[in-house]
Amino acid sequence: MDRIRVALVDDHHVVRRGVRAFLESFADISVVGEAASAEEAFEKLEPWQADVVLMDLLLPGGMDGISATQRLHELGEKPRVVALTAYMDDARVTAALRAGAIGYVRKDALPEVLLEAVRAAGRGQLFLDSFAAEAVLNDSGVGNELTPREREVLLLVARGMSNRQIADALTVGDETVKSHVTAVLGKLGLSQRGQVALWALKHGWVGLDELVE
Amino acid sequence: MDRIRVALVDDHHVVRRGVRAFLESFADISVVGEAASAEEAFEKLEPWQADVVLMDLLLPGGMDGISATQRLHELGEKPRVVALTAYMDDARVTAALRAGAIGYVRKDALPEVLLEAVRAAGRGQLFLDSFAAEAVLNDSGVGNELTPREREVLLLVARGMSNRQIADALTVGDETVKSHVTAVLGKLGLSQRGQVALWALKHGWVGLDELVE
DNA sequence: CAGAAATTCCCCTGCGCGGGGGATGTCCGC
DNA sequence: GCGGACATCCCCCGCGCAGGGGAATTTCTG
Repeated sequence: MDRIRVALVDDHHVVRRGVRAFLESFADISVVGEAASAEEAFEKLEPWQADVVLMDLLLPGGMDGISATQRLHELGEKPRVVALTAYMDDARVTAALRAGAIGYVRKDALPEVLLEAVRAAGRGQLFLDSFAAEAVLNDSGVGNELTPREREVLLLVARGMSNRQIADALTVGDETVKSHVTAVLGKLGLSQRGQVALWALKHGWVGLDELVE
Repeated sequence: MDRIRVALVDDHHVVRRGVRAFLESFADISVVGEAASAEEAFEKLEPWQADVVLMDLLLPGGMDGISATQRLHELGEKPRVVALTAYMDDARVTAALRAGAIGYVRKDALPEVLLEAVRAAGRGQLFLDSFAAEAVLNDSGVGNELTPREREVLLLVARGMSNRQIADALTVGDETVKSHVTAVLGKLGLSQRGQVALWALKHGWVGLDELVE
């Protein structure tokens, strides 16, 4: 049987080299390439001919790991995506799976779990580590009950804009914005707009870089 | 010459295993232990007899990497600490160095840079990657012009507490808290208390876990 | 078509908070 | 001792915003 061709997408060079060293110590796995960003991954996709892409969801640059997973999934059967991420939050797990990831492993999982996930992905089988599996159960689709307009408002609120500023940005009345904000706070179970930024951060709606400066 | 005894402290098991695999491929380095938290590291400190501790600054649990570095440094000459962290922000670099770290490497640096940092630390020499060196220059000591009391207030504001709640927590009047908050906002160049949480997060004063839930 | 959902706008109330003053007492260092 | 930093508390003003109503419009869906 041919070896599983794995490509690594992670912005941390040290982590890539480390994971490569780990995975290549197994005879049935071959690491065929690395990329530090989603954009770089798509450039190198052709020569890789990878069976499995090990994708960090927290990526710098324009495209995050979820979007990249989505696009890879739309390309067809291969490569299959295994999400590898530091932080575990229920929403991100389900988001990754919705985007077409076939596996999900935390960076603090046992390395053997990662190995198993890669092998499962090579066989086309779903694999979630225990935390991810639990997350799927826990996740009540947080944020998904928001309407499109409410999501827009959410992002602007998270950026620290006032109702008036949001109203101008969306060219609607500030009373309208107030309605949306109230709806968002209610659906998210928050009581102050200041918490919205942290909520958005924790649930992967925005990155820290987008919020500060 | 004896091999450099290195211990790894990082909450991501996959990363630990990977870095271990990478470092152990060099004959002059021996990885003598691993820990997933600062607390675990101090428990295992004795048997390790490590020359160098490779420390992730972003650690779960009660003690973060900065505090752990500080305590290790107070123990004496060894082990020396090399900080290894994902995010680069000027304040965190200088905080780590003030705490006694002898090296600083980003996870997205070339693995060879990490190798060089470990070897330099083994010789007792300072080593910063290019980004860290730049950070030292850039850092104007952000947040250091705050008084102790203002720092206390800062942390509570970041946690989303109201002036009244903070006043109760510190057993002072709410007018007093208002004065401190105003001072903090002024010194930090912010205009809304909601931005304080993000500022604190970005500059390493608190972790995301401490802020949400 | 009928109903639901989404979006828009409006009224009112009360509190939190940012910005502007200032005052008092303590402690430390020059 | 005298200045300066720090911490504490006080007053005023005005805006922003959460929470409570309601209502009109369009758009989607059954």
